[in-house]
Amino acid sequence: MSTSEEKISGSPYHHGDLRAALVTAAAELVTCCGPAAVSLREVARIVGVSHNAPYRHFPTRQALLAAVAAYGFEMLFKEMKQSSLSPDPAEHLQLIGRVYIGFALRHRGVYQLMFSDEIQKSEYPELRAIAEAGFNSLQEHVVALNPNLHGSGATVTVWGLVHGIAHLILDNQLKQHDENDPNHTQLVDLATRILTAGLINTKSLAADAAMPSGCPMGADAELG
Amino acid sequence: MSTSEEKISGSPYHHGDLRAALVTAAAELVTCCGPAAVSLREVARIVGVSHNAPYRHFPTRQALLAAVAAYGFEMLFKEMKQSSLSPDPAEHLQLIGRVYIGFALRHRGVYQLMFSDEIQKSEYPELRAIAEAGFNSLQEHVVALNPNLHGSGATVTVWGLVHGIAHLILDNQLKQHDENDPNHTQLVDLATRILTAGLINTKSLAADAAMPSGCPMGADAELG
DNA sequence: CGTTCAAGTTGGCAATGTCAACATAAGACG
DNA sequence: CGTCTTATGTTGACATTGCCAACTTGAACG
Repeated sequence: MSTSEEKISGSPYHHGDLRAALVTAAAELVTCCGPAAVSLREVARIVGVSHNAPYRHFPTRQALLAAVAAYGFEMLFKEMKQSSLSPDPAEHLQLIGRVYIGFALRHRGVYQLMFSDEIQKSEYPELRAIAEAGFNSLQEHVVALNPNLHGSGATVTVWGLVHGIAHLILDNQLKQHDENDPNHTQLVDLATRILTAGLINTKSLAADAAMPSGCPMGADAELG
Repeated sequence: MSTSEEKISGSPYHHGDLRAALVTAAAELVTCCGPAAVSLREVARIVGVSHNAPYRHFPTRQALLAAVAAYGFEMLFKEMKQSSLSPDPAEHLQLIGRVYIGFALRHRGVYQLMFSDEIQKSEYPELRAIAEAGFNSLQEHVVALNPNLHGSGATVTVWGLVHGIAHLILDNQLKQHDENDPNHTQLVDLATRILTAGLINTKSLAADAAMPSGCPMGADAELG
């Protein structure tokens, strides 16, 4: 009923679902102006509550951003799953790459936030869990392409590639491509072809075999 | 003579080489505490000048960070050049990958800054120029591996891969790897092997041929 | 009806980026 | 040698921010 966008009027207390409204407003702010533009006070202003209301739902600014990032991860992985149409593993990986880059381009700010150093992911287990699920899903497709690559190293390689390209694109680091290939589909197709060719032609490698299988993400690092 | 670290004493005006001192102090701060910890006032405090002195040398905080990033790019490319030892192109690319990741690990904060969204690279042409040189250097090695890949797409792929992996590592996104492979050399070796296998086995592709050769980076985007 | 307590409110603090106005010292010019 | 200019620092101020503390409200429950 309520727009969840602004407090219509009602009583000044008990907003209704302030938490969701904050996340939504923050997500829009991130989308339009980037992660740096998100301040708790501005978000509160947009939603129409006092500058300290958000603290009832998020202990810190970073926690709000983490919620937005989690929302972004969910969107991304949902899109990736919905693209699971092709029976050919190589083609499938290419599709996933396109979806990944497409998401990064369409949700530029949110994507930047998801991998921004403004969020210490180790402190937000929900983030870790979501990313873990995505990683495992990706690993299935890698193994489908080449059963020898059952270690996590190959999957990290795939993820690293699309992630790195997405980052370079969003950083405006690639200029001439923008002109000839605005959606970067040609670039992504080339990259995924190169990679799948490499994956197929790679026998079980010591380096990969030495890695534990399963998702390597997230657990608290306890480096000495 | 002066430590370039702090103002020894002398007259309260005319520091000597404040600009360099600011960059140095900022770089150390970035190295130890991350890009977010760098405030102009803190840097000024470290150097021993008033909170507004930096504005005589940098019009904005971002400009100071850009200078630190430029310093970082120079270091990185210098390391990459110094590692140009192997005559075998594939081995060479592997070396470059190791150097790249090694740099990211050793200069974590600076590396994060170099690709942080806190710096709008399009506004700092010096950054563009330095990155351009590095890209071109990398492209030479890619072409040496497979002359068919003379377009920029393959080079972007290589860069994207190492960059993406570096990013994932620095984000603490890879956990179990940290234990078995603290320097991530095994991971990098596997990734570069997969990639070089793909590069070698990739004939001239329409997608790559369609790309203009030369560096695609940096020029101001004038998207409609 | 009275209590409790989550959910919002006002007020305040220290820190930051940046603007404006002022001060100084080092070198140019008479 | 004396003055003037100006690059370089300085002090002061303002709006904004994250976050803490103390107060208020109103809905749910006995």
